[in-house]
Amino acid sequence: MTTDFENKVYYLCKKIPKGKVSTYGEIAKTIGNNCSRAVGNALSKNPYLGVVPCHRVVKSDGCVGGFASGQKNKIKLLRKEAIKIKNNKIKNFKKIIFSFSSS
DNA sequence: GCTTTGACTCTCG
DNA sequence: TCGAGAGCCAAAG
Repeated sequence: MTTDFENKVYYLCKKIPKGKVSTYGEIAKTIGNNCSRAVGNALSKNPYLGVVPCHRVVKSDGCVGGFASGQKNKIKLLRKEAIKIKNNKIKNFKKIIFSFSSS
């Protein structure tokens, strides 16, 4: 369906620079809604899989969260982005977090 | 058309 | 510090 809400989610995901990550909450807030569920729900069904770097989107706790292609694959991709992950948790999460509000 | 669930987040106990 | 509950939006049943 790609509603306006989802479109914004995908757009913001694509805005995430390499080597950085963002959280569902940040995206939700940037869009205007404080609903991180809809963000994850949109990404779970995102038609731009492979186009939108959804693997750079993680939970607010620093956990990788989930991924349509598999959590393991997501971690692998993040590690390739110079992002260190330990036990499904991002090590330097606070240092590589990307805020859309700063834009 | 209403109810349930989900790749989540925050607050209270 | 850990566990349970409430809240937001959107899609599926």
